[in-house]
This record gives sequence, structure tokens and C-alpha cells, in this order.
Amino acid sequence: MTSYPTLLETFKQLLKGSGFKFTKQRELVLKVLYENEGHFTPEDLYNLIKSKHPDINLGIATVYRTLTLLEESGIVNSISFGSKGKKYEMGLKEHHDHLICIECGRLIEFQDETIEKLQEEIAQKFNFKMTDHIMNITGICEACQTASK
Amino acid sequence: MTSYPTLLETFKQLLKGSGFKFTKQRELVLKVLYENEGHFTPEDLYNLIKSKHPDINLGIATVYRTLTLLEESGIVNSISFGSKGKKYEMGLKEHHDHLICIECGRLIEFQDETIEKLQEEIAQKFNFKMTDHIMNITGICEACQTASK
DNA sequence: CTGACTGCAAAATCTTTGCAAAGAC
DNA sequence: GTCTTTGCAAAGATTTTGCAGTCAG
Repeated sequence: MTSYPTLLETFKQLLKGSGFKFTKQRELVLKVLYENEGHFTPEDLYNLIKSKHPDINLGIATVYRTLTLLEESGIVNSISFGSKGKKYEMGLKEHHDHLICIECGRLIEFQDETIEKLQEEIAQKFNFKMTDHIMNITGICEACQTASK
Repeated sequence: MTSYPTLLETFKQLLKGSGFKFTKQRELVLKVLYENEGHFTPEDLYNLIKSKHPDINLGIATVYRTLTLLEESGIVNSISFGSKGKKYEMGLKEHHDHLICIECGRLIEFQDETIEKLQEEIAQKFNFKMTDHIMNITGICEACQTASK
């Protein structure tokens, strides 16, 4: 797992390389994502940052803009919830996929080497230049199955 | 592949079973999805139905309501495009996954037996009652790769 | 300094909802 | 007849954009 300073450096390099600037707001979005394990909506992040750093000025628009930037750079990943928006997570650990509970919204991560390999093969087969891949299994988690009995 | 009359019958049964009513609008959403191969946004479907059946009254809200119904019944599937909404397709053929071009939005379908099996195993491993599973590979399709050269 | 970035509020999207009229059974 | 469904328009929710002031390099 990449350490925060290293990650920060990577981010700065990326910004510099594209002629973008390093700002307090951008750093905070990255930091909060790094320090908090989990999946967050843009609003979650906005509130988190506001509560942990009441001193700084921050608009929700900046959170959206920064997340887009981070996602394009491959630093964070997003997962879509239909009309319920997106959630974001740090994308530097090994690639993994998600089990999503349709009852409680819980997210469980898993990874499977074989699936990863198959995805690459498929992309190749269609002459597709793969930039990302996601697999979501939706269903009802153990807890919710028990609860509804 | 299920024939349309059979499909329609299934739909009627489902409605009756839940105390819902069979209406012209609901039938048309199903029919247009059945007759047109591909993936559609609610608005696409609304326009398609309006143009093919100018006589009938139809509101976009009904299309949304019907699609939700059809998806819950497992008759259609949806695929999410982040903040760009959802697309729907008939869900009765064999399960398949998607390659999504981030340049032109093109959707390519594929299926892979091994992946299907692995997904089931994973769900089982987490005591997850799987209701659906999707795998999307995003990237740049062959045509767009060529175009940008 | 200069051009990128920010917050704000307004706008744009996409989707859902309340309600009176219409329709299915 | 009764209860669901519909269309419409208004409301919601989420995300994006325009702009003038601010800040990084």
C-alpha cells in the first residue's frame, strides 16, 4: 500500500505534468479519501472535509471537480448507483470488485485473479483499449437475509 | 429466445400476480424494447414510442415507472452511465456483459461462461443471495482508436 | 504577473412525485 | 364502482457551469 507522502507526491507530479496547480482543496480531498477507508459520495466527502477542517473554504463544486480529476488520473475509482449518484474510493490498492447489497447498500470488496485475467483477454479480443473494468454483483447480503426472516 | 406473445403473457401474469394492471402504455414499453435490438435511455424509449405510435398518450414519467417495474421483474436489465443516467435492454437472452467505449458511448456485448461461473462462486463464498451481476469493461473501441490517430 | 482555481449561485440533467382525470377489471 | 394508472407539471436530487475574486507558481 502506498504511503500518503508518496501518494501526495504522485498527485503533485500529475498536476504539474498537466499544467494544473496544487491547492489546499485538492490536497484535502485526496487526504480524506486516503485516511478514511470506504466508499463516499461527493457530498459525504464534502461534509467530512468541512467537519475535519472547518477553517478551510470549500465548495461542493470543487469536490466534484477534484474527484473527476482524481478519477481521470486513476488515483480514485468510482462506482455508480443508478440515479442515486456515485461513490468514490481510493484506487491504489490492488484491483477489486464489489458485492452490493440492494437492501442496505452495503459494499463488500473481493478480488479474483482469474476474473482479472479474463477481462484482459476479452478486451484484447475486441481490440478494445481497456482503461478500466468493474464487476458488481448485486444481491442481498447475509445480514439482510437473516433480518428478513 | 422467447417469442413476443410468450413474453407478453409472462408480463401479464406478473402484473396480475402483484395486483397491477395491464395497460397500453406498459405494453408499448415492453414491445418497443423487444422489437428494437439495443440499449436505450428512458428518453430514447419515450421518443421511439411516440414516433411509432403517435396516437397514444404517453408521459415520460410512465416510461420511468414502467422500466422500474420491468427491471424489478427481471424482464429488462439496466446499465448505469454515472451521472449520465441509465440505459435499458431486454433481459431475456442469455446473460452477457458489456464493453463501453468512453469516447463514443458505443456498447459491445460479450459473454463468457467462465466469468459467469466465477461470479456465482464468489456470491456463495460471501453468503450473498445474488440477484444480478454486471461486468463492464470501459475503454476505447477500435474505431475510436483509429480515429484519433 | 498570469493563468488556473475557487466558491457561489444559477443552470442543467435526470428522475420522482402529487394530483385530478381516465382506464382496467 | 373501485382502485390502479396516467399525464402533466412541479419538485427533487445530483452534477455542471459562468463568473468575478483569489491564489499558486
